[in-house]
Amino acid sequence: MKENQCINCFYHSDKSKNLSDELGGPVSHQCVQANFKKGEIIFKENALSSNIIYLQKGLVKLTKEGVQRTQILNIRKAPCYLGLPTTMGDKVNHYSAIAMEDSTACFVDISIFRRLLNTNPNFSYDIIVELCKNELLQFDRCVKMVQNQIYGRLAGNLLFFAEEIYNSNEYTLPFNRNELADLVCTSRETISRLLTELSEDKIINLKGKHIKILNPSMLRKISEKG
DNA sequence: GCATTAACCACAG
DNA sequence: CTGTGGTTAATGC
Repeated sequence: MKENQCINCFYHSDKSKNLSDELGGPVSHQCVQANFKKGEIIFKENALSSNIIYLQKGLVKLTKEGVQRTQILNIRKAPCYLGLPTTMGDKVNHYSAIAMEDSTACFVDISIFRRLLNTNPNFSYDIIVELCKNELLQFDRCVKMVQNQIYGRLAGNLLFFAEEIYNSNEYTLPFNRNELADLVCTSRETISRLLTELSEDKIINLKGKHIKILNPSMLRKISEKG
C-alpha cells in the first residue's frame, strides 16, 4: 500500500496540478493505493460504499446479480474511474467490480472527492463529461442487447474487445464461455456454438480463449444487422 | 405446417 | 471448463 503519491495521479493524468494545494494541506492518509490480483473483488454489490476509485492499471468487469443470472454490465480498462455512479448515487453499491487482470487502484474518500468537485470546476467538468459518455455508451449497448440477435451481439462484443480494450484484432480473453454469456446476455452453450460457427465461416480464428479477427468488416456487418 | 432461433438438459472429453 | 446433440417453446413466414 502506498499513500500520498497516488492522489495526484487520481486527480487527473492530463491536467497536472498539485492536489495538496487544492486540499489545503498534505494529502497523506486521504488516498490509498491497492493492488488486486486477477479475480479479486474491488468492491461488491450491496456493500456500503464511501470511496471513489481510480483504476490506474488493469482491466475490470462490472457485474450485477440478476434474478436469473449474473449480468456483466460493462468492461472497463485503466485509466478510468470506478464507482462514481454507485458511490455518488446511493449509499450502497448497485454493482460489483472484479479485476480481470492484475490491477492497481486508488481509493479516495468521497468527502475528499466532493471537496475536489467544489474547488475545481475543470475537474468537475471532466467528470461530468466522462459520466455522460458512459451513459451514452450504456444506452447504445442497451438497445443493442434488446433488439439484436445473439449473433450480432456477440459480434459487437468481439469488436468491442478489439477496438476499445486491446486495440488489436488479436487478443486473449480473460473470460470463460460462461462469463462471455453473462456479457452477451445468453447461455454458455449458445456462445460455444456461435464462436465455432464464426470460426468455421473464417470470420475469426479461435484457439480456446485466444481470438483473432480475420474479417473485421464481416463482423461489423453481423454486429450491425443483428 | 415448416423453419428459425435459442434455451435447457445431459453427457463426454 | 467446453463442445455437442437432443428436446422444446416461441415466433415468423
